[in-house]
Amino acid sequence: MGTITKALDLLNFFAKQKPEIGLTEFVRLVNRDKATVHRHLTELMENGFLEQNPVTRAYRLGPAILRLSGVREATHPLRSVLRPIVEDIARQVGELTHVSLLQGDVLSPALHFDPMTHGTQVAFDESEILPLHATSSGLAVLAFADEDVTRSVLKRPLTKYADGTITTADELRTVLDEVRRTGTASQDRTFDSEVCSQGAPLFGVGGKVVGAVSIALPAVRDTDEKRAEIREALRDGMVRITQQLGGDLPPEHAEKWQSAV
Amino acid sequence: MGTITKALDLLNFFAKQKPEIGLTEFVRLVNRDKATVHRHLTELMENGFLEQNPVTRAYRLGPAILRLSGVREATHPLRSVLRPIVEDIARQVGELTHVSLLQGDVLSPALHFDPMTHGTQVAFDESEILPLHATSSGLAVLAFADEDVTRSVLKRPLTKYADGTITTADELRTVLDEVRRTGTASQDRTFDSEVCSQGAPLFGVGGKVVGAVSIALPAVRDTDEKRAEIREALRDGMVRITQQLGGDLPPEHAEKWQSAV
DNA sequence: TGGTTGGGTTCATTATTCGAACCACTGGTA
DNA sequence: TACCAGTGGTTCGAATAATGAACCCAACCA
Repeated sequence: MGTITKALDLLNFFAKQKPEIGLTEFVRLVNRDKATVHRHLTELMENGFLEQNPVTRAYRLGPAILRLSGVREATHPLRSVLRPIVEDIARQVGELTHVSLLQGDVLSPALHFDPMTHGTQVAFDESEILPLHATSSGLAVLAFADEDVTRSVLKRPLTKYADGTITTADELRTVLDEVRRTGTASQDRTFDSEVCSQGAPLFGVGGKVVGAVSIALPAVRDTDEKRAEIREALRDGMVRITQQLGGDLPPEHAEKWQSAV
Repeated sequence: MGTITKALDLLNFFAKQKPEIGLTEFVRLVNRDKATVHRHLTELMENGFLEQNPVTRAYRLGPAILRLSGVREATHPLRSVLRPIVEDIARQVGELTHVSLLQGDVLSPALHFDPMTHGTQVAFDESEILPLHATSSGLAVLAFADEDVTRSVLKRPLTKYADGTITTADELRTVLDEVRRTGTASQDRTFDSEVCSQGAPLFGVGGKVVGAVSIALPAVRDTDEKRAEIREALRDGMVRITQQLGGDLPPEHAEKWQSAV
């Protein structure tokens, strides 16, 4: 793990629930020496990626990020391209739909939309990083990703988030085979104890997985008919999004989803 | 210059006009060894801060930035706080108004608004980094910043952007004294050969400069009356923004701006 | 065929990062 | 008052990780 990765990794600990993190807390979180963490934090700060709360001395994300996201969206408007499709899917099935992108061996949410058609909703935090082994999005990605992504996921212990979380390598391989067979991943309480979800992979140029589109709903609403309906919506949606991204379905798997269009 | 800074510095070269940059071009831009640059680029890529155009192999900003800017704006909504004030100032004087933040020894635009009340406008690129010595924003910041910021600006040559650009240390010091005296910086064709601007500093907690608010207009509209009007608007605006940011005017300078309120 | 320009890699050298121990401050409390 | 536990931050020799000259390969082109 290079110095750059170590430093950038620190930024991943920020989320909406955790907008400020102090030095000591960081040390606990990343399990590195205090001096090291402090140097990384100050260097990130000098570059505007962090700033320091002058009274608590805790660190928070800095203004440099604003400029960069401006450039990114202006020149490569991923979100505005995805938004109409995601909203369409969400309204069609009446449940929360989100797109996440593969970043190393982890998923980073890019966009979500909740049509708010029911009394209860899934709480989705667009700023929280998602593990590959415990979410339907993650499994959809993993099933069609390079073997080395799976290897790097298996290198670390498979954290148990809820009753249904897959925690052994064997179990994971079985599930991934199933996902490859059907083209979509279906998960029941693997990340949150009250949430079910289904996900489908998204492909970029050359048929490489770049992320996943996924629909999540409270477990109480998860009936067989609904599940089938969601699967159809996902198959349709993943093809549309992949096309919009300028990606290609990998030829050896294409028929799984194209049959649905 | 640490490794982290070297890597993050690469991100600063992206702008709306330059959304993709290849390895060789980067090497020319930063004047570092190709192997080094390549390692930095790949490490940034592994962390989602960059992605590679699969056909040209050029690099562009990656999706990690989206998530971070989401967290930042959700938990620390700088832009939404600034927007109404900036729009108000812009409409009041009828000219483009922008807020930029100090990042190391450079300014990063945070927000701009053009009321579009005239036939000609200043082209403002919210994704372009601004030098401290050649913009009214920069001079406003420099005049009230720590001495070491000025030192680090003087360490590098003062690039000439237009006829009016300050290019010598002596000249710079004279101008900064003037800015300190009046509380606002006024510049005539220092960054662009057709643009005049005025800027005022913004202060954070403890009276530290955090950035500047500035108004820019085509040189042809820059009359004495307009200039006075803009100066008043800036004095008023800088106090409002500083208050909104939870900042304090430095006591030894406060009367310059408070008299205007 | 040879020249150019692009991206990417190798490996010995050397400069940079690392981390144990340390300091300084604050607030609680015995 | 003295002591402790908890912050954030710093120092400096040892060890690791970053560096860059030289190299490879492919595409383009004359």
